[in-house]
Amino acid sequence: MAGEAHNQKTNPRGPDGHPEPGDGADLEREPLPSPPFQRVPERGTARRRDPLTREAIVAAALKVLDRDGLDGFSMRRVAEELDTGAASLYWHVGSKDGLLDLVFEEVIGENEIPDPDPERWQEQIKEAARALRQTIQRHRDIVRLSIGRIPMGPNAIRVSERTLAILRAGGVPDDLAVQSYLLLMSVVNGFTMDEGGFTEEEQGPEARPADEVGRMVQQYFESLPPEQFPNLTEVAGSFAMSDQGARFELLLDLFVEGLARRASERGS
Amino acid sequence: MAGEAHNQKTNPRGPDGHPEPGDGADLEREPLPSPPFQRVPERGTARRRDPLTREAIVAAALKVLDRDGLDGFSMRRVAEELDTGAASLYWHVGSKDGLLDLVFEEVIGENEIPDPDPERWQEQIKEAARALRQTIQRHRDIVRLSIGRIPMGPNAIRVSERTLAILRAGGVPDDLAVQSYLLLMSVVNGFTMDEGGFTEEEQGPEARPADEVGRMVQQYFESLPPEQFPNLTEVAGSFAMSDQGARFELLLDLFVEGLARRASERGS
DNA sequence: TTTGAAGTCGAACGATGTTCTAGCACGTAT
DNA sequence: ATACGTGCTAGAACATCGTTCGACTTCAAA
Repeated sequence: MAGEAHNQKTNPRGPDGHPEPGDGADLEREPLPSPPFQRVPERGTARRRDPLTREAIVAAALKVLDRDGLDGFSMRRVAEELDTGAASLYWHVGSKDGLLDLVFEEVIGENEIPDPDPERWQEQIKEAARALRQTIQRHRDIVRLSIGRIPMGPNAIRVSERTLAILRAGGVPDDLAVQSYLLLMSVVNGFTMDEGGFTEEEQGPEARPADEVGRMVQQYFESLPPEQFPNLTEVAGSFAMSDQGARFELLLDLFVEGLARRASERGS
Repeated sequence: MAGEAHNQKTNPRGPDGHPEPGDGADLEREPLPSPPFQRVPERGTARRRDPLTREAIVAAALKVLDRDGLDGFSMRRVAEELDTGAASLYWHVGSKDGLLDLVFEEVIGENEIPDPDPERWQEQIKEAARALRQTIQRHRDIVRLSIGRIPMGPNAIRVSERTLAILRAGGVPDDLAVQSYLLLMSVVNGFTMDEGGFTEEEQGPEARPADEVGRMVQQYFESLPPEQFPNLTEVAGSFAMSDQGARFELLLDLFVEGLARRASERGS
């Protein structure tokens, strides 16, 4: 049989930190022809790796998602990333959708929401929103994951807790705090949804400069018949130089400003 | 991969007006038994139907999407709806993504944006937003379609034109009008994204009463350890009775109110 | 040594998007 | 009338997908 005396295998229980799954994996298998008489399991069935934890699967899945996008995401690719077969994943994650749930939770956990400072609550809400936007943009197609899912994992409720802490510390009444928290999440999600992929210095394989898209939109709108689209043709220039970052700040200003007014009205 | 909106390859000729595609489709085929001697192509290869226009395909696709959702949407199901094979669709639409582009455009066309009345521009913007929300909610999973796509079809730019007309008639400066228009679309999209499916009297096959979900969320938050989640446990009650419609109106109020202030500041 | 649970994975099933290719119906030129 | 090209249909096939099944190995307890 495959005697290959492997090194000591880590304890299958206990989630040890697994910084780099499948990095130093030996690539050579056993090229020797199978013996003619006995059907020996030459490329055997089990136990030949470090034992494939759920965290390692999630990490690999996130890697595949960042690299290939949601359309290129498949269980077989995730398994390939871990040097195993797709069937092996199902013991740990149950389904592709379940795995994507875990990936989503993992990404949400990257958010850093500041500790509440009552004097600066308005700015802190904006900081939280900016952090959320950056997190979403850091990983490809994460917005598409967030649609059907109500985030309820430990990382998600930690974000909820800390965001609500800022709002309540600022004097926002409870029901208004909940409403505006939910609204903030939706609104940031919606904004980043319409931003095309990566915008900052991060660039995918196909560079898509944002201002070039804007220029194409401008040209298209200017080419429309003015008698049928008088407004579009006139404001076409404003479409070209519409800065995403500035628009996001405008959104935050509108949101926080109106929220602060309502909080102070109802507060005292 | 190829996700672009490349539809018609060799458009044969101008799109002839096809008022009602696929409405009164006759269902009967040819139930008579095949003659015994000659091998007649009874259900042969071609030419036996009303000739399968692109509009009919889009209508059938929308029907399938409403019924089965985006996950249940497949070219074979659309073809089945038209009593044909999946391969036949590709002559007209190019790809599944291209077909979904057309469906999205079709749905956008359902929006009714009012004619501009300068005295009521703020209320009219809200009306446009409400119409958009209703349109999105009327069709299942339409939000998920809107993600990668920049709507640029004739119906989409008609909506843009009419919305911009309202804003500019109200005295909003051009660049601010463009910014707030883009923002409005994102924000409404984002809001409806987080609403679970159908909310109004419209109910899918699986009734999902919204307040029951809220009650479950409340119970879950109340069960959390208070020393770790002091805010979540305290405001849990506010989660239960969070009305979607009221929250949407709050969003519109925040948006339009801040917009009007900026318009009047910069206006004169 | 025996037993049972935990975990792995090749093989296979059904469904998917898309392409290939053979074929039909019909208008036009010969 | 015959031939032909073109617009259009549709069966078959290919590669890939999510998921299941069952045989298998390993490990710890009995």
